[in-house]
Amino acid sequence: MNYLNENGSGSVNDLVDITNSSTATVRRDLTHLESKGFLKRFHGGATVDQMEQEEDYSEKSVKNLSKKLKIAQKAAELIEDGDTIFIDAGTTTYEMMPFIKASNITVVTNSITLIDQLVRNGHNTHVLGGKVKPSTKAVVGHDVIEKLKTLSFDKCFVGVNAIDIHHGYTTPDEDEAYIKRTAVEQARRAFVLADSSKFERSAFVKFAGVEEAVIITENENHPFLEKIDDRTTIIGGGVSDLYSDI
Amino acid sequence: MNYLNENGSGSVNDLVDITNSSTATVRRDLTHLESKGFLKRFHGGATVDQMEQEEDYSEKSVKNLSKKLKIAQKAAELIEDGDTIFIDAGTTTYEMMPFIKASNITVVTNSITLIDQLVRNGHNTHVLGGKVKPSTKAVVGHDVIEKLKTLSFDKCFVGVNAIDIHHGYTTPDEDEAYIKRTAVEQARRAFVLADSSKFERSAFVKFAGVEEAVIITENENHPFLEKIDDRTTIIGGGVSDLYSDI
DNA sequence: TTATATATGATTGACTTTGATTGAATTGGG
DNA sequence: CCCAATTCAATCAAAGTCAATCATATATAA
Repeated sequence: MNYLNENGSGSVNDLVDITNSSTATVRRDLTHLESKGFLKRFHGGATVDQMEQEEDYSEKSVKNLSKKLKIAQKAAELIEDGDTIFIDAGTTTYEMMPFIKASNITVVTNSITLIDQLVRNGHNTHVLGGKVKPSTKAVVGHDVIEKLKTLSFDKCFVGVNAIDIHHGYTTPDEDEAYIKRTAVEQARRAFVLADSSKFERSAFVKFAGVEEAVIITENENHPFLEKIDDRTTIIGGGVSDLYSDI
Repeated sequence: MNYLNENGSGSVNDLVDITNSSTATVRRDLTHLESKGFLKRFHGGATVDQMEQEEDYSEKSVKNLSKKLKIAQKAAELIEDGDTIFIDAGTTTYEMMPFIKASNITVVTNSITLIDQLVRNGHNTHVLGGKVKPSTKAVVGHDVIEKLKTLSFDKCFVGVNAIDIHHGYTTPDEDEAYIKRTAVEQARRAFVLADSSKFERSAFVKFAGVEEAVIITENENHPFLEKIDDRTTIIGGGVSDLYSDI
């Protein structure tokens, strides 16, 4: 990581020389570090994301243990080659970026922040038009909804503020709730990214009922999930296993 | 890509020499990069479709930067309190940002790059929706045009690649030309930002005739301006004086 | 100490990238 | 309008790179 941070990238052979270890070990470590989001592999070597290049390794280690990244990674793994997806504006959805492995995907978003990352990673990116909300740099407004209604997605990924059996998925901002609602409606399969602190709470505006989307969370054993688990709405630890049943 | 971004374009043979690889590999890579939207191929080489031709790297000194800044500053000073304006994607228009002093303005743009600055400076910002072009992070496509047609602006500011009496304002990219054309049509007053190196040249697609917009440039004594000066189309040194006559 | 888990490095066959060659397509000068 | 030169995409074999497997070595825990 020191070498990569200094040079931006390096070949497998470079790293073999530097670390006095075998190609097998280097490859294994690269695979592992990539899964944690520290670097991005390419055929023959690996790079670090230039934007985060400065960031301290240990600092990110701590960050990486966070629930948010786990959830983001699980979400990103659900994206398949050729998918057309909607990604909502939000901090958790933002963390999905480095984990998206699928190719040939089309991504629609209302988040200005996400676009940089999407474009840099070579994804076909579309932005919804409208007023830019200064606080979150999310695009909101009537036009967003109107445009969304003309689109359909294989999957959609939205953040959420609170989940409750009776109130469903809720969020405090009305504009953003409408967008989430419409996105969920237009997607064949909707995913809500939520860490367990969001469970059994509710916010101002409901955008969908609990059964209308799959919850992606970090702790599949949370008591709240038992109440709503009808075998199809939770993705916990083993992502692919559970998802294959859906 | 580094080479193309610095030089605007390059032949396959140039790229073979630079990368120490075969023509087959260069061609393959060009095909791939074009499919991702990072460049545009032509017979014998490729270009990055920049909004405005980047000048020679050696020449791109303080002097030329200040040209751009002078133009940007003049343009920014034309914006008045309460205006609703369109700002085109482009490097010169980007430089306007720090000079915008007016308050209570509404800015519409198709440039993802501009949004950050606009929002940070507290302007009411709207983005046009559509496909994001990777090379320039400009939003393009049919939706952009359709939406533009429903709006009207007090003023619009667009970049240009070349200006010529017969061909008017021209730019190499067709998609972006349509956007500029529509923006100019929808504005009560249109301004084209162009340093004098753009004069008496022409690019592929015309988006307006010389008389349809006011040229903002750094050198009001350039011979080309005499040919087209009908007392209303040039803003040179004393910005406010000339503009007050319009 | 033993047993249990984890990390390493060599080997393998599969996959990817590369560059030379070919014949087709494009270009510009006569 | 044709011809020669150049550029092109397609093909193929060689080189390079990959993940998976296995046996060995090292660390950790009881």
